[in-house]
Amino acid sequence: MPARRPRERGVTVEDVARAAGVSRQTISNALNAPHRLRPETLERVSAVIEKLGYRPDQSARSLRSGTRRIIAYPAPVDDPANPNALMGGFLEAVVTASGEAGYRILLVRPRPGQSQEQALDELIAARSVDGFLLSDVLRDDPRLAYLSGAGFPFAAFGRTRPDQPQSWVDVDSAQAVIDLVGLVAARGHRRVAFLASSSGQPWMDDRRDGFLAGVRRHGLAGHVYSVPRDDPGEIVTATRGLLTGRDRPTAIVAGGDWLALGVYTVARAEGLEIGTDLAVAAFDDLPVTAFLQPALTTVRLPLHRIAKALISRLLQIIEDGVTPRAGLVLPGEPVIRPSLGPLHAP
Amino acid sequence: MPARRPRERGVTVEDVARAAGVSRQTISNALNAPHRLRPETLERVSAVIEKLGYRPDQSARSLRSGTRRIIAYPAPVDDPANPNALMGGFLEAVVTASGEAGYRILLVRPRPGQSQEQALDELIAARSVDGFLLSDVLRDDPRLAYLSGAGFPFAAFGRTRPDQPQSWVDVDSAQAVIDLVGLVAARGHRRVAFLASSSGQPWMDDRRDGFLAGVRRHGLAGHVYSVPRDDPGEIVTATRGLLTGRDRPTAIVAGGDWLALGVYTVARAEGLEIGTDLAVAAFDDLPVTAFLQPALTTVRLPLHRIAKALISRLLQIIEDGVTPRAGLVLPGEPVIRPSLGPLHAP
DNA sequence: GCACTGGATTTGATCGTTCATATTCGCTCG
DNA sequence: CGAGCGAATATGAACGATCAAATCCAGTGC
Repeated sequence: MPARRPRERGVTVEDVARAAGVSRQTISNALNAPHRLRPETLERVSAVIEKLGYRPDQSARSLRSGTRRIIAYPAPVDDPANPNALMGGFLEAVVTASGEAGYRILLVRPRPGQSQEQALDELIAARSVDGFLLSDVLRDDPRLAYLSGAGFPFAAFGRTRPDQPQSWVDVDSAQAVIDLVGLVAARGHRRVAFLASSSGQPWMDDRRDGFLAGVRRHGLAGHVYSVPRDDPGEIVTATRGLLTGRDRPTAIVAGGDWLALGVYTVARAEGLEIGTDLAVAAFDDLPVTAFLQPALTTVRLPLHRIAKALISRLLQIIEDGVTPRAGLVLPGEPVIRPSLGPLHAP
Repeated sequence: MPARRPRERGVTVEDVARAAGVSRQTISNALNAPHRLRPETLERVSAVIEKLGYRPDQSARSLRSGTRRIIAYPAPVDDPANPNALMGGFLEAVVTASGEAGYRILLVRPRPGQSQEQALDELIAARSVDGFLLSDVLRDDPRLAYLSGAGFPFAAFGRTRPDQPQSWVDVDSAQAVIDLVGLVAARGHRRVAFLASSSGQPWMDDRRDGFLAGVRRHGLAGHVYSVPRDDPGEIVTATRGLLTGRDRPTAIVAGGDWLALGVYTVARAEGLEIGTDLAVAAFDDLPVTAFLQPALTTVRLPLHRIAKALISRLLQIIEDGVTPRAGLVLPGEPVIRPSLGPLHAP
């Protein structure tokens, strides 16, 4: 075996203390509790720290203080046939929000043959992270059960059960879809369909429930169609059935932009003009929909606010030991674009 | 300020050693150098470790051994108007590959007002990570210069300069595009255009150079069109200019699927039938193209092989101190779909 | 002049592991 | 039978910081 690269040792507190003519602890305080130093001392010490380029060793700091300044984010699986729509944008927002708070994001994923709980347990047992950020939270998510049981800090994008810590943030999907149905109703549509994926994701259920509430409220004829799987082929097939059957709906609310892509594809093939023959609305505001003609009415998720709220709640648990007493529901923002057609058309 | 949550201390080597009737070091060896133990001792010790649920504290281990088992990945910025196409798939592959090697991925991003080099320096100085994985590497990328200068381990998706460590992996973009041009030529096209983004990304330059080499080799009339920015509006505008001008090309090779989305949009609006009036080929094989009709001919990147090779090279540097003597070039895989039209058409 | 105060600074111990170096043990061999 | 040896295990000393508690010190009140 080749020789291991010699570890490079850097500047330590001791070095700085000696150079500044003060003690170790004063250096430590200069960085962690500057108010404890007399202004002149602080300035002198800071100058030496700067000059020597001293930066505390994170491992040593962690060992002693018990805090890692790292948050684990279990990466959702990303099936190419059904890519996690929000992965990019949400991760982006999370990295930014945690970075501002001085924490970093550790991406984790169960190893082959390892359960999700085991993966979490490994990090907790090795004291590698201070807390977890979860997304794509399912009803009865085993990760929530595990973390709740272990009493380990976490925050979840998606609701937890009433008996679990209410450190979650979620979008009011139902209300947003009710709004969409209202927009559709205002344009005179009576036969409306909801296109859902049937994978049992709670957010999809919320959106579907919002649809049903919306059609009830507006006295519309509404039906729900489910796609067995979320890959493009299945979506197109299911949509074709929906658009070529009898009593074709004049408006479709899709449970996600990804599903709406299928609607556009089929509508084109069937010679239906979106915005005229068929109104379409969806959910998520994916970047790719910017290429759709006519532009798609959809619901934008406040990803940055969500990420910020999640991080803030998580850090409150980690740093202050305070668990939120209730979840936080943020509104989705409907973005009205031409795919709905003009007001008062048929 | 609320009381800080008391740190939960777990099982330590000492506890295990006492329970097993051996010394600390033997426990350590059982985990890090099992061959040093007599089989029967190993078994006995392992049983105790298992029973007490002992797991070494990562911070303590890092402090002493100098190794963190963490790789930093500077997250590319993800502009919603021009989302990083590969982010999802590549990150996925990287997390998997590093996980298999027992390393985790730390996502990092410069804080506001912080340069990229400073962000790297912060991690190095605090000894938070063992190495860096870079993607979206530019020519004269300042991160490469910095890491090379610091002599810190890294691996890059994208070529480095000759005077820098050759720990890079890249795709043979040029050759793949040459192949695409060959496919186009075989279908009888003579007037061919390359649609590029002009943001100076080296991979785009490689693809453009491949195009130019291809048209030269096949004796075609080839022109390069650049889109000033990669957002959908600009792409559509530029493409419209290309498709409605005089001497409209009969085939377009796009520098990326994202650009090809614009071609589909404009072709539709202009009544051009792809595969008949216009042949289209692109690059990246993004999931979303599965919705395009007719399906898009493109080039698939071997993301898993790339990630695996990058991690393997990086770990060789970190663990064995061996820097690769040459970069690794992997082929892109052309995926032929109907957007090219039939052989010997126009 | 002296005890007292409260902030600033120092001191000693400790976090949990692995490194480097001893020590022990069981055998073989002269 | 004891020296010699290699493998297995044990011991002391870091690693580099922060915690907890002690000490110092200038200023105040009596």
